[in-house]
Amino acid sequence: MRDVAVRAGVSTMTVSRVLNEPGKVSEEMRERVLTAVREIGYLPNHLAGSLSSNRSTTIGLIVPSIDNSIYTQTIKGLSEVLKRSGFQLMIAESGYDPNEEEELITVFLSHRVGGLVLHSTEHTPQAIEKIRKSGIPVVENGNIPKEPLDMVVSYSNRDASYAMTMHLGRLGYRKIAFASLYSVHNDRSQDRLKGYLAALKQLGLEPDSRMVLETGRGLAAGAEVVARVIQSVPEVDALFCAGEVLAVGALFECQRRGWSVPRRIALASFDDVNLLRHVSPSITSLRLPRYDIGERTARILLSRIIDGADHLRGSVVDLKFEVIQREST
Amino acid sequence: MRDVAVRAGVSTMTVSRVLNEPGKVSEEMRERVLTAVREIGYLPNHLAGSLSSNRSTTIGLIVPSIDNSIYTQTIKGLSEVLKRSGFQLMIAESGYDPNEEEELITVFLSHRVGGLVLHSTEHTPQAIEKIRKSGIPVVENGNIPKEPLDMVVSYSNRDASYAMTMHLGRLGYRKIAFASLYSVHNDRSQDRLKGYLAALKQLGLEPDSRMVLETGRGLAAGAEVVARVIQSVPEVDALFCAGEVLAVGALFECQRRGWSVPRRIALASFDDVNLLRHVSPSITSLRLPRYDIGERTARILLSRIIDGADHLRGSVVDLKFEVIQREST
DNA sequence: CCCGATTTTGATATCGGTAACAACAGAATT
DNA sequence: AATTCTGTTGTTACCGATATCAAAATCGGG
Repeated sequence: MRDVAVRAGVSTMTVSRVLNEPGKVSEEMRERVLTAVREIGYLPNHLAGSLSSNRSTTIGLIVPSIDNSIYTQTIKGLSEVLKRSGFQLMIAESGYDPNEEEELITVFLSHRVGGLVLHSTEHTPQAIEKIRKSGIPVVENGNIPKEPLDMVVSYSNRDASYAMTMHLGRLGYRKIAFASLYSVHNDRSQDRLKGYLAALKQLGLEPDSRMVLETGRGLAAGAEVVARVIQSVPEVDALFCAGEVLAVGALFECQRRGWSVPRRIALASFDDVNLLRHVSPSITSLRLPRYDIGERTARILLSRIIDGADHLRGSVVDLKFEVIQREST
Repeated sequence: MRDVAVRAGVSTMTVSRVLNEPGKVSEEMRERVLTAVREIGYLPNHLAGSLSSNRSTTIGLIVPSIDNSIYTQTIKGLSEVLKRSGFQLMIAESGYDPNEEEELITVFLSHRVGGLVLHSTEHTPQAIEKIRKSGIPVVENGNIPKEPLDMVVSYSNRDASYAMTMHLGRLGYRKIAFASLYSVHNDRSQDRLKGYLAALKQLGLEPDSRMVLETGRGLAAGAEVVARVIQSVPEVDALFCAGEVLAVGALFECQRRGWSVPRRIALASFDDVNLLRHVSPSITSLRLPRYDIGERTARILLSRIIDGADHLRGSVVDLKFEVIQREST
């Protein structure tokens, strides 16, 4: 920058102004500086800028695993909005482990990110403490927690699960099984289960522990769930999978066994990925606002950071979801 | 840091040493400093550190689109290795556009990233110029270009495509169609086409432009490709889709039409995602080392950055792929 | 017990910018 | 014409760390 200043015959301050607040500089200076910048091929050092101004244009994002199509939509929403304002995304994976998450939060804080986006809503006490102390704005994304850290942009896993279960009930299914990922350390799974149970109650159906299944990730897990539930409750007439991979795995298993879906058993899924629309039968599912979550998250963070919109502190945005009825129910 | 130094009754230099080169500090000082750090809850300012040491622990990654399962595997490989060395990943999407890529490269350079990972192997002249000038190590990932920017960790799209086409030929298929994404501005697609054509020649088969199709992204595009090729060349007996989404879309379309795969038409795919193993019939595909690419890329970058391994400059790592024979051929 | 070698610690400049305020010029006000 | 205001540019200090080299402490050998 010094070089540019010398070449343009001005002070570094003027150069800095041309680059950041062009309005405050006279036409002539602006031109001189800009040509000097071009001639030298000068690239501002963003580190120095952030350090000196105590402002950062990077946002830290922690997802359980990048390797999951549902996060990528949110990431896309985030990154598209952030990019427009010249913000950058730092992404890390916690591997579904709160301790790992804490570690990453520490790293991000020491990088002095301007804001933090967390998919998980379960954090270690130390992580919470550090975030509080840092004072930077945070958005939680994966669920609507009872005690938000700061801001929340999400849909309600409980409500969504409730809605789908009610949908199945209204269609006349009476033996509705529910499959989810392991719910320990995963309040998303827990809330989905709660929604399911609440709906059963509303429908006047008896909950049956044999029809509440937990399993791991992957298509094979979906297949396994089908096998398990049929084994213990042969009269089951619907299976609600709280995860699109499970649902597809379940469908494939049904096809393998030659069962008609939905005649022998109906299938419903969480999270409306493209695939569900194209398998046959197409699978009834919940359209969740994955992309919108990213977009809104970015917007609300930027408001806080750029405009200092302190009234947004602690705000909770509950985005809508939708039940998509298809051939599988 | 000043606070920590005062509290421990030492200079800031000693604090810095305790944190970065503990070996060079006496036992006593180390303890005093560490307790002070703990008591104050001090978090080093990484920006300041990078600025002053002129070393950076962030790596910039540019992918065409995050929203694509094949990149996420590579990202996972990258991030896992980098994390172990305390490096961070900055990720951005170029949207398959070289100009956008150039823009992002500029941003990353001004963030003074320690290294750059580019999926695309096509860049604007200005982008190349800027990277050269910056002197930071770069790895290209998506293909093995004729003129690498610096280092390359990839598999050969041409070779992989050749191998699969030969495989189909050896199985006895004679009317092998080839479908890929639009190849303008996409040398991966171009190379895949070259491999296909080279294999046809080797097999003594006539290339037929009606059996070389280009299309967009998505399952629907796969379906459309099937319709198109059958229409113009009814006697086609195999379809090689250079993309797993296309292949799955094609399979679904065949199922919808009630065609037996592989009897009516055989299907083969690029990129062995999990789904291909679980559909029925399972789809023959190419297992590409997506995760390994990320891992190796990270390793080679770290060698350059940390160990200053200059002999690695310009090295090209050609990772192996594998043809996975399944039911669809 | 002293001296040079080695290790440990500290003082200072610096990395590349921006904040805050001072200085100055020309325009507007009276 | 003197005074105040407004807008533009420059000066200086500082952001929070590390590099560099000097100073002090420790050590071993003669």
